[in-house]
Amino acid sequence: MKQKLESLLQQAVTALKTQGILENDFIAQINLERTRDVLHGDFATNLAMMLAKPAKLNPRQLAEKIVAALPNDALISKVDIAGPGFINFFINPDSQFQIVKQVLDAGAEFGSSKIGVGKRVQVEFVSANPTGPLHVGHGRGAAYGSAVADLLAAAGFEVEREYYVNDAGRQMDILATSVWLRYLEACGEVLPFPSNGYRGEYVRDISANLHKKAGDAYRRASTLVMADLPADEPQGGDKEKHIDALIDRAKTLLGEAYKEVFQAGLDEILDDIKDDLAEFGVSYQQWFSERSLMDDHSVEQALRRLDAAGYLYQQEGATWFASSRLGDEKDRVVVRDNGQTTYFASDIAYHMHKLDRGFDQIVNIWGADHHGYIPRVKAAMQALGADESKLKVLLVQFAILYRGDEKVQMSTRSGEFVTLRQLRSEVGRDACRFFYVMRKSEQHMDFDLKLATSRSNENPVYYVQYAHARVCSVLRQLDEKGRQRNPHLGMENLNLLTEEQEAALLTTLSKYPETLERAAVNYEPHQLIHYLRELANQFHSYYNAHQFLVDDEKLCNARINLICAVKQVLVNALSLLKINAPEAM
RNA sequence: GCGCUUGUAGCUCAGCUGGAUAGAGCAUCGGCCUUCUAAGCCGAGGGUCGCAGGUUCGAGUCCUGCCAAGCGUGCCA
Repeated sequence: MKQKLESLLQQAVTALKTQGILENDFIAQINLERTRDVLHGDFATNLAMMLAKPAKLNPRQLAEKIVAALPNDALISKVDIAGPGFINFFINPDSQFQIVKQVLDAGAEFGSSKIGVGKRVQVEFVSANPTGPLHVGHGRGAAYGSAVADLLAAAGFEVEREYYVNDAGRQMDILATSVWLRYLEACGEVLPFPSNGYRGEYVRDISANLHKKAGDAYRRASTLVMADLPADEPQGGDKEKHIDALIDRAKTLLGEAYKEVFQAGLDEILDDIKDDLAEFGVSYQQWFSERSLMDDHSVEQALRRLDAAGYLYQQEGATWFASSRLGDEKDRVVVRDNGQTTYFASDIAYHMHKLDRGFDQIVNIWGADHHGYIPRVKAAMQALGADESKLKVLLVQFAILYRGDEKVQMSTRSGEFVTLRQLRSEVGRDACRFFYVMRKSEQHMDFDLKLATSRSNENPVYYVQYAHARVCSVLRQLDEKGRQRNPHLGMENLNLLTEEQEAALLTTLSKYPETLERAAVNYEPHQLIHYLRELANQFHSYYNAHQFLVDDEKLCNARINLICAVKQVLVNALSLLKINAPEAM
């Protein structure tokens, strides 16, 4: 409908050009909007005001010429010129009714578009370190990321969802060492636990499983483990030096077996994360291992490419990437003075790998605390000779948890956190997903557990689901009264839908495709939530104002068709967000 | 200090890429169940859009400068 109007306007502009009012080579951008006030019709354009200057006419005069040049079309019942030069379009009611048929004919497909057809997009999200279970902060990234991916898919893009697994590096060594130490405790050894180790209960669980499976195979005497270690922080030492020494000790004492302990920890946590996400309705095509970039020498290769391009230099025993030449605020180390590559070096290789896979667009969804990281990654892409605009980084602010007025502290290290799993079991998946994407991603978000866990009517997800359940209930009532639906009769009598609430619903239904499209291209799933609330609101108003199951068969079926269309759109939008549409509540 | 993000009703947030009289939900107040689910509906009150300039037909939206909050500013990941 909107596209049709835009093309009519384009024709009018062309006509003005042939009349000599506009320069022939002038390119007019048509800006057509939904009106906020019904008095202004259904659509409005500011075209006359935009073109007033180049046409050297005042906006209202020009508007008249545009209207005169506008081809006739059955779609439009009236065109007005208003205010400083707005052109308002009133849509013919007969064409408004057609939306009901369009929705019911298209079914689950209604709303999806083809704007992304032929374009491959990769969406990488969550990618939390596998050093512990996902917490509520990751939950927001998961809900947001999967919604963005699903929106893009609905817009016709070929979408690949990916999780980058940080299975290399010091944090993982700390985890492996923590697992081993708890394992030693399970064996009966007595030894202190490092202040910088992972103290969460889940580490004990992993160790217990390891002990059950492997017996005392990895047991070493605590005296050997603790011999000549630098002091831990509570004892006046340095906790970093202490933990590093412990890691070295684990590697020395275990030898090749260290890898088995390491792998046991990684596997168990990663399995838990995969499981957790699957239950949350989040799926991936690809779990990409950081370690694989080292094993297949991608990191070395990436560094060689940077070197060949003249972006690497040596200083103080380390190798630096001259990212400041490409917009970063300072240069970055890629190989440490101890010969180990940094996390950033892996990330350069990872993005090189993404580029090589030929995506048209690469979307990274990061926690907002990583924002300082964007310039250096973009710098790396440029240094690799790639178009950095292919990369879109979307930042998600962490959700700040409250229990009533009290802020809940979270730290994976200390083990004090609320996991995504806990949150889901308390709030339920539907409310979880709804809450997480309700807000714009870069908004700070207060997540009050007390409120979210209270199963009260304050919860907006119930409001939307209730609308769906009510439609289902009406259909059940129809059946119980021994009456039959006659969709065909309803379709022929859509013009009986003349109530104020019916007109509002027709308009809102017709807005769904453009809402979906806008939400997709802007990466803003919250727009879909707002749409759902509006649609549910209008349906509830309608429900209260009018009876659907009236004696008049024609009117009754027309109304049933309308609410079935509402039901369909509710289902389409909710299922996109992986939220249930219950038949009864 | 510098950088990024945010600042809209008592609270939590929208505001369709610069449009017409700034909107929802909670909360407060007043109404609506012998008729399809009251987890609902209808109505009322509540605003210097952080502050000050600027750009133009027109600014919550764009530019500049302040103010405030969060985050970042590792040879951690």
